Amino acid sequence: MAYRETEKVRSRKAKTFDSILVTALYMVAEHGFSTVQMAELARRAGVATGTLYRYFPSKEALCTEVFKRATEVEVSKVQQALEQTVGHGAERIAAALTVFAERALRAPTMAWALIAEPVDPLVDQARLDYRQRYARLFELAIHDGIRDGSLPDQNAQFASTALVGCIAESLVGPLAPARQGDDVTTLDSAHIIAPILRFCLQGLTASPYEVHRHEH
Amino acid sequence: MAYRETEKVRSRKAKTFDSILVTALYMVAEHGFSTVQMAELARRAGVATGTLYRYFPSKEALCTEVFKRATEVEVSKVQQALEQTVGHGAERIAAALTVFAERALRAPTMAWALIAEPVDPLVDQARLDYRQRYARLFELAIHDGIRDGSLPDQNAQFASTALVGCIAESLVGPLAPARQGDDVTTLDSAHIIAPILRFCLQGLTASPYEVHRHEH
Amino acid sequence: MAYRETEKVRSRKAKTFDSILVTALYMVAEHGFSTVQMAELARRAGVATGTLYRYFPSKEALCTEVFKRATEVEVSKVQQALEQTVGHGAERIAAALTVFAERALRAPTMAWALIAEPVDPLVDQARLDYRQRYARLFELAIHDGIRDGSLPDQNAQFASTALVGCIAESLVGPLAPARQGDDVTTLDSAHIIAPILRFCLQGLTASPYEVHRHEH
Amino acid sequence: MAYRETEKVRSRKAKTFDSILVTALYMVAEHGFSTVQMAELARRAGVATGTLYRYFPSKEALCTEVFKRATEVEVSKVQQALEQTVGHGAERIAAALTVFAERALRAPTMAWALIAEPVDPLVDQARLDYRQRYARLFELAIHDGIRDGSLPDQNAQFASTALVGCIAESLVGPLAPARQGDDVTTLDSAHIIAPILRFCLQGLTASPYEVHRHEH
DNA sequence: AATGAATGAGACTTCATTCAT
DNA sequence: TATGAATGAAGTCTCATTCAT
Repeated sequence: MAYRETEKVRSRKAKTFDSILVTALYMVAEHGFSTVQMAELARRAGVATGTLYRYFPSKEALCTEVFKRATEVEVSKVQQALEQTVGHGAERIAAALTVFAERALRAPTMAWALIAEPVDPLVDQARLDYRQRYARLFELAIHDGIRDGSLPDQNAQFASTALVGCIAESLVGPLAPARQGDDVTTLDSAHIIAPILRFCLQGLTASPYEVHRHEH
Repeated sequence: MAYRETEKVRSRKAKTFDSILVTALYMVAEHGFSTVQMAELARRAGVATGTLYRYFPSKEALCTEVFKRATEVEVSKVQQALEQTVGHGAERIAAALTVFAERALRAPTMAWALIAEPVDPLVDQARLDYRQRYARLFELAIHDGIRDGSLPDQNAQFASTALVGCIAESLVGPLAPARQGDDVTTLDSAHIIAPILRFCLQGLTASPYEVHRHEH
Repeated sequence: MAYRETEKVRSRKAKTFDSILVTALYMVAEHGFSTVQMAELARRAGVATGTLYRYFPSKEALCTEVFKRATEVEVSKVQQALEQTVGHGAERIAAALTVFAERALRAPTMAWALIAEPVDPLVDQARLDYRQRYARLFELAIHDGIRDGSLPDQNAQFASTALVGCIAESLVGPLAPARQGDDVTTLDSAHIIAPILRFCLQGLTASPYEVHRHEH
Repeated sequence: MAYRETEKVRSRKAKTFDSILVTALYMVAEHGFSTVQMAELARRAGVATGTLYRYFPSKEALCTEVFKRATEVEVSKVQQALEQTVGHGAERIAAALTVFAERALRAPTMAWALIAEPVDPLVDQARLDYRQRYARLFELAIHDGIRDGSLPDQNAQFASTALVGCIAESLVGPLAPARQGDDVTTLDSAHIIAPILRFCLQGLTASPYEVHRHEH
């Protein structure tokens, strides 16, 4: 007699929640966050607009959740690459960076949305949080590298942050696109990943004294 | 005297026209077409919103003009690569494809805007037109290749269209990814350009009878 | 040739601005802030909804302006009463309090809107600001009263703040309406203004030592 | 047994009914009818939103019931004043009017909600009905006054209606102030109740020939 | 009978476009 | 011709009401 949230209801709610999130994920993958419209999302997810607001307090919150889901996958791929690659620290870091870059270049719209698209403050905050997540993963690997001798002793926390900034901004950096005065059109480049890798690993391994050596 | 006055006016108008177009170009390069707002564009170009409509009948038309200007540069770069590369037809085509891809990957926001961003129908039509422009350039080069023996005899018109579709969609295809049903997250890849090149050139050179050979 | 904001345009804009503000003022006077709807306001003011947003950044800002205009009138009435009443300080303060209360009771909806209606944060901030305005006016009058001997020596700043709180909350206080547990319906009272005046003036004149005297 | 069960159920239902109504009453007393929201009301009453609709067909009907409960109390207070005041008819009417006005001024939010707040048509209809209730009470007292000589002979039905209109509109009239064209801000007044009383009693006692006397 | 998830009309706000100056 | 104030369709979000459980 009294109402009980049956298993059926719970399951339906979970399904609706996922349906909204997955549909939104596809929309972001198609065109980025800016083209996600609540009415259209509701239509595609097969619910009313009001329903969206039963599951998420705002569009911003919904997009933040989409961002987290998508980024969580990327983080875990990087983590996998770090853990499962056979080799010493430097090699494992190289593999992880490569995985990150390749996945980004393979799905550039999604990557652009996750890394560079202008977004609401809440989503931007999530970006910062995930940068830290990446940094911690790299930090551990750098410590391993120092222990196994593949990397010189260094401040791993600083280095890991630098790595994250380097890989993200290298993919995004060229995105950071054309301020007034630049030549928008004259852009030439070699391959993307190789130089990034080279720069990152050189940054990790070229310890100060090595730099000095080169001054001779 | 009347003529001189007209000259002055004409020059001033050309200047305003260019100012609007260049300012819009920067805005597209920054965030894509979707973030171009007429009021903001007018402000940055130093004119009134009404003035924009003296030079362009609509935002759509203005964006189309911006698209054409930007794409024209890319076309000419490809054309240069085709004309100035030393070597036979296949090599020149490879160089042109590389130039196209490298430039796109170097300025992904602009590339995404030109190739993949959802845009108004008029701009989309311009996209189709430019695909033909690219195709004609490649068509000539394929004919050269056939003549110099670097490419087997084939339908150059068809092949050139295929080339354009291949390079564009290879860069964009993963961009407009994630149709309902795909696995958005499981995307692994090797480098971007190399496999594209391999595929395109194999497509141009692997003539039917060669295919038959492999059947043995 | 070049556009100039003519006197005509400037005048029309001022008219539109005033029309919006005055129309909103009437709507507040009719039903309070909560029933002001932008579409209806635009209709009554004879403009498009978008026009409202050319003159005010938001409904909240518009309501704040309405609040300020209406309250400014009340402040000036109180100021007049303080300045123009013949008599010593205490009498002038009594006159000012009476003017304030009478005007409030004469237009209770407006008074309720200005003093007690739940409103947006920006309007609430304006309320605080105006309380200070009132307090400063009373502060000067209290100083006068001390000088002319009609009031005992006291901290005028504190006293003026107390006065404002007293008069506002006395009119509102009974408004502060019925928390769970109170008897909502059993409310009896004598006249409104007389007891408020008595309390306020007693507060200003009954200095500590007088209080002690009564203890004998 | 079946009967007993029904009794229990009936009692529980009555309790829920009352709980909803009392909770709503508090909400009206806090901020008026416009801020009553069904979801919030359900939460505070400890039931589900759907339950509200088992007891009331609509928000409008619920608010009407709240209105009736609250107004019923006021009517009975006026009735008490009429019945329990010692004195002749005119005095008893004066006492009743005073009670009504004092109670209203003591709880202005509630009074405003009951008398002047813009409400749904159904609630407005209830307002009209209660005006008649008040009028009948006054009508009886007027008859008494005529009998005991404290009031001149007159059409009691007409006079009672006038009384109700007078007291209500005197409190509210300035409330629903400010029609387009009025001076919203220039409102001065003496005490509220005294002049209302004077006007009402003068209306009841100043018979036509008395009016003629003043013409001398 | 009670529950609360779902609905969708309507509120506030933005921005491409028009037009009197 | 250039201007920018004015317009109103379309977007996000709220809340009274419905209905499967």
